[in-house]
Amino acid sequence: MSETDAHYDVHAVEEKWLPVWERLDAFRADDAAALSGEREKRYALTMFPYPSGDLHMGHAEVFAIHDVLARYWRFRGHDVLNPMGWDSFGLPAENAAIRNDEHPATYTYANIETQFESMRRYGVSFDWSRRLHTSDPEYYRWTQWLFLKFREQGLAYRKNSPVNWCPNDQTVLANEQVLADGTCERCGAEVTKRELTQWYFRTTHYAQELHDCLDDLQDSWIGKVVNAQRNWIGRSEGAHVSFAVEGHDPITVFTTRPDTLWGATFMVVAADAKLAGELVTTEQAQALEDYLVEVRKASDIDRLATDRPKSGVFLGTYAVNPVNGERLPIWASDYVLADYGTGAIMAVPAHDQRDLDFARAMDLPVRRVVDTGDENPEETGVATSGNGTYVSSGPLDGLTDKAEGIHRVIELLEADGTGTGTVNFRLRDWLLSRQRYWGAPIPIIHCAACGEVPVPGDQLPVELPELRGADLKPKGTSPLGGAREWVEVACPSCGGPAERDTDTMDTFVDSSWYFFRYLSPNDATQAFDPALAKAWGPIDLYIGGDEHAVLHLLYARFFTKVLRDLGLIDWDEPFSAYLSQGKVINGGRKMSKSLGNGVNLGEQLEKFGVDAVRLTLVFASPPEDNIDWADVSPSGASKFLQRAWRLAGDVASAAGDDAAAGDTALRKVTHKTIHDAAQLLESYRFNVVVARTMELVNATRKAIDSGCGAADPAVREAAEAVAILLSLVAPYTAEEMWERLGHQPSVAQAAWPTVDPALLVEDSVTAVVQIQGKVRARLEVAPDISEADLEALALADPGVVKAIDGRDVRKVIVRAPKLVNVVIGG
RNA sequence: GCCCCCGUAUCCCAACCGGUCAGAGGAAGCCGCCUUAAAAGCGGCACAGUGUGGGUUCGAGUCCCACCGGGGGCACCA
Repeated sequence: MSETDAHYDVHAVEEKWLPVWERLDAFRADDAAALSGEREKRYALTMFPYPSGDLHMGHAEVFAIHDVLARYWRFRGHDVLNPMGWDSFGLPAENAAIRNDEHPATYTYANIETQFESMRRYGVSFDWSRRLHTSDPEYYRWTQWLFLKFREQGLAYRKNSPVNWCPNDQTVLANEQVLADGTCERCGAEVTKRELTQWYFRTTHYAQELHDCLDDLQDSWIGKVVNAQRNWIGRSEGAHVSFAVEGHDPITVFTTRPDTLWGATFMVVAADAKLAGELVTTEQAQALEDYLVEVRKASDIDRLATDRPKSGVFLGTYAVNPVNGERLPIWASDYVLADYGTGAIMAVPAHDQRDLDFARAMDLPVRRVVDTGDENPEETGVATSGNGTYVSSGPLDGLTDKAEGIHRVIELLEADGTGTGTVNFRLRDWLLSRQRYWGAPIPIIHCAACGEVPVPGDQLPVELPELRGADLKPKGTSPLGGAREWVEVACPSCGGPAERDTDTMDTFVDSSWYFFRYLSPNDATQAFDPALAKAWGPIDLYIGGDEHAVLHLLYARFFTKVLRDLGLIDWDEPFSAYLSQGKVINGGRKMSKSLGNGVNLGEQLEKFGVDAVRLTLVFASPPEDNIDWADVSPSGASKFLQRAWRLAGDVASAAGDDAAAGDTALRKVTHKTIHDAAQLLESYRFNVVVARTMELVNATRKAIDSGCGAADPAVREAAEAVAILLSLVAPYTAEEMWERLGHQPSVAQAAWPTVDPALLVEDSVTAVVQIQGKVRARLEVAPDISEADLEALALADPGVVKAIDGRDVRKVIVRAPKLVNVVIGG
């Protein structure tokens, strides 16, 4: 090998192949084939980026992983839809526009171009003819159209309610956008509450289905995401029980333990619920008022502490226990939440820790009705909630099974009309309006005479007015309100003076349906073509980050169900499989400016080239694991790529030579590798595919240097297989190899090699003979040896005979052709 | 507190339905060959008994239980 032959120039190779791929247009999805069903379709999707600056390591990882499968599917002859676009509405652009006295579009579209160039160079096999941006009027026209469709169905509505308010971003937030520690998902500021009239999507209408369908996704979605959604939806089974109240309408409570009804000794309503004010007696009104002042002073952070002492106030009113007619005092407390269940509970202190804490603080009675064998809660202060024998519980007495107890009580309550079995959800409706500029305007006109009037379809899109710089400054209400000539319109219904809704939609609305728009991104007549949705949907694999486990993924599932019920699609779930990619970290820590441990993608690409970076990211670990950049070796990846490339140069047989005449040992490695790679790819074990490709490179190198030699056609076969496998991860190197091997571009258009089953069969396998589980002998046997033959052979082996040493053979376990285990008597 | 996931060589990771006294691949390390030398390349060496303790089984990294450690979700949700 000559000196000049030892390396190739990665950047020159990148320059060389990009125009070739574009000319070949090899990654365009074929709608006609999908519609006719002549080829099996595959829809590959990766979460589209927000255009903030250039791409970073995280993008590089997810695109690399994603592209492996998209390319593999194409090799297998599938019709592959692999689109990309930008989630281009959102606050960073708006904030930048305020700082620089610009229009958000300037920043947004400049970044999109930067990211597009980077993606292009990164060599991902996207179908760029379907590129979209959610901030284009042609896109958000249909976001608005969908909003109106939802509203027609009663799934979008406005209500006044306490809402989450981000004081930094100066806008409301959905529950999903407030983190567990009470901070804003986007900016980290501490979220406060405000009472406002806002638009909502009725996600709760689909709570049951969103929950139930998770069972079907259990195996094909990564487990933690399913778990997170299940917890977020928070389904709990129980009963609504109605309690008569002296001098008032009855109140209904939700309980998961109706079987402990006989142990109820008081009632509690949420102090801040309207109900508390209605139930309080005039004598107690002042006490409640004082308590409410107290409660409102407590910050959200205080509320999050679960161990703070219970507080509350007696309302002076009594309810009646429907099962035994007992009088129960009604209290108000902040440990009961106004917006969960009915905002009121029956308190069973013996069997609920919170109720017990309250009872002890307020000196209320505790009555045990389930004897679990534990100490009496009244004395220990520890409530019991397990199975036990019911006592003092009328018809339940003597029963020992909780499920049965619950079931019986519900029957009883239903029989006399005081309660019903029911299911309650933690999930709330999705608050979708935002008081910021750079989003899709809500297409509603408010008219004094007609109320809320939808903007007529032929007037969509409602385009954003031209605002820039200081006009966009957040002031607690939408900046759109400042554009008076935009706001003031004639009512579409009566023609009188009216005003546009000035809020914009949460950008999660835009991203809840973008994968439908990819189907017909240029369709000016509809959001998407239902025929294409039927042909292409659902998405075969979706890849994205864990941070969207209950945000985007839940919203997209909700949208899908609504679109199905609108008759636009015929499938229930958008993402048949979901894989979350880990993060790229550095030195055990998240990359950040303050730590100074950031790794710049552009610099890595400059230094090692696209292929080496992609290979490093795919090879580092299973896709869902984090990658610590300090643990991986892009230079090692470069070396491997050069090694593989040299293989192609060393091949000395001619293209088209019959591999069947080649070295069988190497051919077996090649065919086994291809066979295994397919299985590994199907189960997303991409790092192992790379390892197996490395193995094949090693085997081929050995064959050239000290085996069958470079002229053996088996070497060509192996090198071609390497090129094809490598093209999944390192497309540039693979093209170079393919060309060196004397083929026309592009390797992306090559066929997946056909595996010869005969080459997968071993001539002989090693069978081990164990005595008491310890290996005592190895036998070379035919792979199709029968169990009886193998047993006979094993027992005849001199070593085995010696090891048995005349002891009783109690049992012989035979797993032909690999193993015999002899169990001998003591 | 409830729910989910994960603990394999110095490090990143393999190990199909439980089955060859755990090893495919890589990184770092050490030693050779090549070289005037270095890099690159080639070849080789070494390194754990699978977090801990029980159990099931002829046989456990793999299944079950408990505990420890790490990560994540939910959480005064009735």
